[in-house]
Amino acid sequence: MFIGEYTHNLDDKGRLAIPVKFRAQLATGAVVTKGLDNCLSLYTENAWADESARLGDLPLTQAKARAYARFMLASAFGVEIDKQGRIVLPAGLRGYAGINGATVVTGLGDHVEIWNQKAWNEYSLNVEKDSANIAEELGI
Amino acid sequence: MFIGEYTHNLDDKGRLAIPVKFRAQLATGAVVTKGLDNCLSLYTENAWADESARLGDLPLTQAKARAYARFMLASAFGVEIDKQGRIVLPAGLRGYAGINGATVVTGLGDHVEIWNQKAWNEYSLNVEKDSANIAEELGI
DNA sequence: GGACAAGTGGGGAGAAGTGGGGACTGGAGG
DNA sequence: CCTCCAGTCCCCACTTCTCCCCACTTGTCC
Repeated sequence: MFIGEYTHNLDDKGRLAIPVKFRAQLATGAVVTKGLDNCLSLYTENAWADESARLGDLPLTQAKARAYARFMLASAFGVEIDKQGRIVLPAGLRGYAGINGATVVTGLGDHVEIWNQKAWNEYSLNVEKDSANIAEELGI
Repeated sequence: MFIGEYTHNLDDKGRLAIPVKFRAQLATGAVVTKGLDNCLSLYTENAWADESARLGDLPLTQAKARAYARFMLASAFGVEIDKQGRIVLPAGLRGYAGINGATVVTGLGDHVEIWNQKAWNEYSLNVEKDSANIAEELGI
């Protein structure tokens, strides 16, 4: 269970420190991939196995299924936590999410999201202002 | 499981470096053939056996099945990885996919795809813009 | 205030990417 | 039958990048 919000610096070598509370769950291996709203998603080995199994069942003879599988699989990278508790973010994914310098790492239950700090601040401000309405619309 | 996206140069001799993470799985032999959307597909020995079995099951009395089987089978070439981790792409396949210079190698679960970098960028940009819609349509 | 854990930065060894030289093979031409 | 040429394959060398390790700084807890 991943919860909480942490800010860390991405250093010049593209390395990002993982919050201590997340490390144990990611120690056996993790997969980082593109997420929605221009962030990155970080999955545990198990969560990724579920995700990729669903992708494996898609009929690749259909153009849309092909497109989606390519989007998800091509942007996925296996990463490992080094002795300092960091992972290396591939350059392509850094570009996609506009990540450099201040970076926000948030827990989202079964996976972790990685955001450019500025983008996260804007996004969460909007959600904050609107959270009551959103909750009502969702009926929860 | 092939995942990730890598950019390598095709050199003047038609050789293409295979990403390190893919090599072990392809070391025992690989088959490269034409793929859909003007890319090339690279299969492991096992994945190719499955793929060609599926093609073999097609009803060859139907013109479209015949055409598809010919398309896939006639363009297939066995390739081997040299000591530097590269394969040689046959000239005909290079022409089909318009591959020269910057080349993108992507993992797609059970096989690998090889794209002209420009074509890949255009394709993935379109998919990215549309990924939320596609995901919804696919119902996943 | 001190000790320890966590975050951050950088140097160096080794691996990976890339390009090119040279040997071998097969075929065409003299 | 020999020679020359083109294509392919193998090996070597250089450059770049990645990974691992060490060290310093910052913050927290006792």
